[in-house]
Amino acid sequence: MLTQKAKYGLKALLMLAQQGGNEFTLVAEIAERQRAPRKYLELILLELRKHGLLHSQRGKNGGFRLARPPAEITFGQIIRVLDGPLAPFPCASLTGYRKCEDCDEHVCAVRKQMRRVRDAVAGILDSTSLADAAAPALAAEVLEPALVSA
Amino acid sequence: MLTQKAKYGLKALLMLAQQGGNEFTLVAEIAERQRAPRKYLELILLELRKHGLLHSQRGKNGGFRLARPPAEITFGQIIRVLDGPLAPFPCASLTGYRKCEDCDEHVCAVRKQMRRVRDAVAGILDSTSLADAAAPALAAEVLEPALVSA
DNA sequence: GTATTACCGAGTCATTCGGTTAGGATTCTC
DNA sequence: GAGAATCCTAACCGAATGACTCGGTAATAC
Repeated sequence: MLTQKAKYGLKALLMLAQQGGNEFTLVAEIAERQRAPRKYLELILLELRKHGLLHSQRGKNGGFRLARPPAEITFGQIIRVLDGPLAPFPCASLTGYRKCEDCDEHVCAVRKQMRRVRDAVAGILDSTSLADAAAPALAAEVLEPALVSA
Repeated sequence: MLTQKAKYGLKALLMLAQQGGNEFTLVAEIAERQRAPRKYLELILLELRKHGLLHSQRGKNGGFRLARPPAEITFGQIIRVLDGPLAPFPCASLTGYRKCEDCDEHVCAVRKQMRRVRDAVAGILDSTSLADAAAPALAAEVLEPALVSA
């Protein structure tokens, strides 16, 4: 299970990706449109900025925008910043590896299965960009305009 | 991320599966061999029993054993009992569904991606039984005895 | 009937989650 | 350069959760 924090973060970045353009958007506006607590969202965006996923500008006309094109920001990156490793257990993680005290790495069958899970999850999240997630509505409209408008 | 509880539980059940036979095994013995805190493990096994994955017997020569053959107990079942739903968010869960307050189900792109993750995770964990996880060492030995003993 | 075990309820202690409060620093506009 | 708008930083807080422990009760075998 991921945290509320990750959810707010994902939704915020996705919104920035969807609206396109390179202007700065206010925290207040993002918070309102995503129904997230303003101050809390601020913290989250700051954290994402610190990790290079967002750019920000202070003062009047300030705000946040994506630091890179939406196609180059993945769900995996965002979630790792906000919630930590994807793997079910630390001993099955690549980015946040920590060995278990209570079993032998090379034998532990539980770990083996959890590694499979990690690979599957990372396979999806690291190959899904904001652009990918934002696209389907548009893509569908191009392919099947009737269906979408119906 | 799963909890320590789930890890202890998985390892305990896997041990019971691996040692085969239908005798009862003491909590104390499982705890020692898995390096789990005895009293805590007791709690965990009780919970698994309450959900029909284990049988127990009190008094002398008592203990725990699997309630069903290892091939009929999956990682998914165990984890759901001990840690709850597999999905990253409740709104993406089948077994523990709860709608989000803060977005529209049918549009939310984050939810769509999380549903993919859930499906992938459930696909693995619900189709991996204790027998599957216990088997590979044996299977490998049958297929490539030289490799394993080497 | 006594030793052995699983069972049960409650309690503890540290950490994390989900925020809020209070203010400081920067930038724009006039 | 004054003032407003905005991000930024740090500290704090209550409630929940995680990871256990303690002390006792009930069933079973011998």
